[in-house]
Amino acid sequence: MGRAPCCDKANVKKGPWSPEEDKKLKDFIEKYGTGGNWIALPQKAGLRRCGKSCRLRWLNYLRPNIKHGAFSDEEDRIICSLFARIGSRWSIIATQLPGRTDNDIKNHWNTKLKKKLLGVAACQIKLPPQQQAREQQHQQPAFPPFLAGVAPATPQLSSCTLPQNPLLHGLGEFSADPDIFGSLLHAQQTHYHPMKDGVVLTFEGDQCCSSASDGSLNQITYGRDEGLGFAGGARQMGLESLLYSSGIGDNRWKESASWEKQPSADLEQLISTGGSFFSGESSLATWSSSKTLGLGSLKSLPTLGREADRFREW
DNA sequence: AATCCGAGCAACCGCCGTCGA
DNA sequence: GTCGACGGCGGTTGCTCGGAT
Repeated sequence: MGRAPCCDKANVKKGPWSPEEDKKLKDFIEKYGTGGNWIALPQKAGLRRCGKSCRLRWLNYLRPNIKHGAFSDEEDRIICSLFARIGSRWSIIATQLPGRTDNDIKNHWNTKLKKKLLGVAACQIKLPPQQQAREQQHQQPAFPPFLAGVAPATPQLSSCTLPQNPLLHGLGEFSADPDIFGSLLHAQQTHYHPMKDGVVLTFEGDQCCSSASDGSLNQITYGRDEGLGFAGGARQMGLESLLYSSGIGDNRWKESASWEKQPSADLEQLISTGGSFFSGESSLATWSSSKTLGLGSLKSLPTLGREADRFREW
């Protein structure tokens, strides 16, 4: 079964467009329009291309008034702001940036903005006294040993920006409860409040259980009493929703002392100044979109399942 | 000079929603 | 109500190029 292909795969050309093909497509559309039928267009235009390919080429490159080149700060700000609100709805974001295509914005996000915002890997853990002593004694990085295989060899602790971040400021009170991983996660229902309840641990590394090709940022959020939360799912939830679902998107987090120190800040400002409280990783997104994740779910994810066991041991 | 590696970007893939027969 | 065709979209891939080694 399966759907019939939209074109004869054997007879269509793939890969980069030549200037001649561009000219044919441009001339045809300018003369006749698309006719509302992209599938039939390549044949009419004398192109050995799939209709979808023609559509993409036109929309992303040949169409008039397309803006190429570097994104301005203002454009960056808009993208970040909208991403925080609606997630990876690139086509909608593109409507707010005249001349920019969804593909352009998506690429820009994936190659620049995501790293700019999320690359601020942060890790602030206040270990129990015994553990602190152990860490000092062995001159090891201050996070659970099980993360040694997950965190990069040189974790970017030096670039920690938590103190400047109203949302993240004050995090770091971490009670090393070995049962955390065993607790059930109610990702969408938790009242977890990182300001009061736990720690946000963020790290970079290519061994994290991430399906992203760049293996960029992964984030784990611990709740001291209420289980383990995986902060993610920017696409499904958007940052604002994510914060809500985590219990920090409501006004409670604004009531915290650290927030009051910066009363003028708002969510958009947080984003534009480098908030790093979300992740667009698709794998994490999938998990966090589940209503409930228990240890069983974690174990089904190879890497974290293993880490969960190690965390228990630790 | 050759090779490696990562960033950037164009293009492809496959899923989903809509619409008309 | 069902099914197929199509457009739209987001995720991903793979090529190119420039800088580092």
